[in-house]
Amino acid sequence: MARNREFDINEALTSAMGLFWLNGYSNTSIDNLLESMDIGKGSFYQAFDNKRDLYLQTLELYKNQTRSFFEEISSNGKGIKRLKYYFNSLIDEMYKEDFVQRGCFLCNASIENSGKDNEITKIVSSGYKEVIDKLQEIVEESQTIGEIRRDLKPDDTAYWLFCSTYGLLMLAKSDFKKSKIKKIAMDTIDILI
Amino acid sequence: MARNREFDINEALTSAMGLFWLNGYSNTSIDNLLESMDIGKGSFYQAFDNKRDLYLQTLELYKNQTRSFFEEISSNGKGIKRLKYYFNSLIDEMYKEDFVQRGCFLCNASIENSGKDNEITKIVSSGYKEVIDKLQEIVEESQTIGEIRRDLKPDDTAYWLFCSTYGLLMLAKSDFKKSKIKKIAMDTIDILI
DNA sequence: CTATTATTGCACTAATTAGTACAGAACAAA
DNA sequence: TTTGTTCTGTACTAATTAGTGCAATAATAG
Repeated sequence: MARNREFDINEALTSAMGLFWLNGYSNTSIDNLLESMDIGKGSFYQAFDNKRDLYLQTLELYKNQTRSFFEEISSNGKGIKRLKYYFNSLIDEMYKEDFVQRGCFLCNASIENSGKDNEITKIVSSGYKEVIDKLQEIVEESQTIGEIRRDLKPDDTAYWLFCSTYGLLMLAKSDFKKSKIKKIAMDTIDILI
Repeated sequence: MARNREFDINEALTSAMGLFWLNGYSNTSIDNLLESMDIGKGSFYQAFDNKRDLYLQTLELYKNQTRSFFEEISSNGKGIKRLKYYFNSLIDEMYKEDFVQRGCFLCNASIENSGKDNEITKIVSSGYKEVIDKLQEIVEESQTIGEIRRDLKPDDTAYWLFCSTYGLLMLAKSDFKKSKIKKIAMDTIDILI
């Protein structure tokens, strides 16, 4: 029939996500995006409705990556070991070269949005909920094999672990040393034993 | 000598802080500020160097308000009671009409800035440190009167409480019920006893 | 009341913003 | 090769951005 798209849309989405993640929505201009995605304006508006549409798609991409992360976790030990792996690899990720001070894309989106765009609010809170559910699974499993105190309610504990995680992310964004962050994370886990 | 300034600079700063806090730096235009501060452009640039200068001043104002908040806390019970008062009033504040979904101004600034402006990074992390120090004081005091386990190290515990606080703030920004947030906060404190 | 001087509001600029229009190139199927 | 369609780059628009320049205004000190 006709000509095919010259660029890989997934690659383009990934680099767009990188920019939005680092700089936020408002501080990422279409021109910035075009340069990083390495495409022209025509191609851009051919492939995406508008800037906001692209943003929503990158948020979904991030959620998919988070799901993959939890799948990876599932194949790395059980119980407390899994929980430690969760915190450790999350913190390692955060202090990687390119990812320094990016924090969590969902948090960033939530804060920049501050409740104005209902669709974004929904995407973010459902993303949070997925993480909390995964944490709850880990807590329940840990209790089954006797590694976490039975008197702790799994759902409350999951929420509480979630809060700790995102507090750590917050600190990591602000100059605090990786070793300190890891120490706090391990203290957090110890409390559950 | 000559004419005096017609508007109250502290009032103007306060309303500017409100805007920056709610919408962030980039999403607050000079025009938005002028309207909310109820002054003209001339007066604005007479009183402040530029937009960024005003922003830095509002961040300092926020830090001062946080200091006042901790002073208020000091006169409300001791030990665990004080800690509970801290979490409760923080959460109450967050769910107040105008403050819904604003979160913590320092967090917001940190995330929007994402390490690009060194002065902002410094202002934020020193603000965090002040809060952590205050929390450490409360922990130490609680241990002295035997309300918090002696085996917990005060500084680690303070960092850990800080993380919990900011994780809660994160959740509160994203649709989660006040009662749920309060429950998690109280669980957090119970763990220390 | 006058002279002085800072404050104020408005018109302006230059840069950047998101998004559109469209011509011409490129490709797939016949 | 021809036809039909889609892709791509460029030139454009209208709106908004931060910040400046300046004339008119208003208040204070003497």
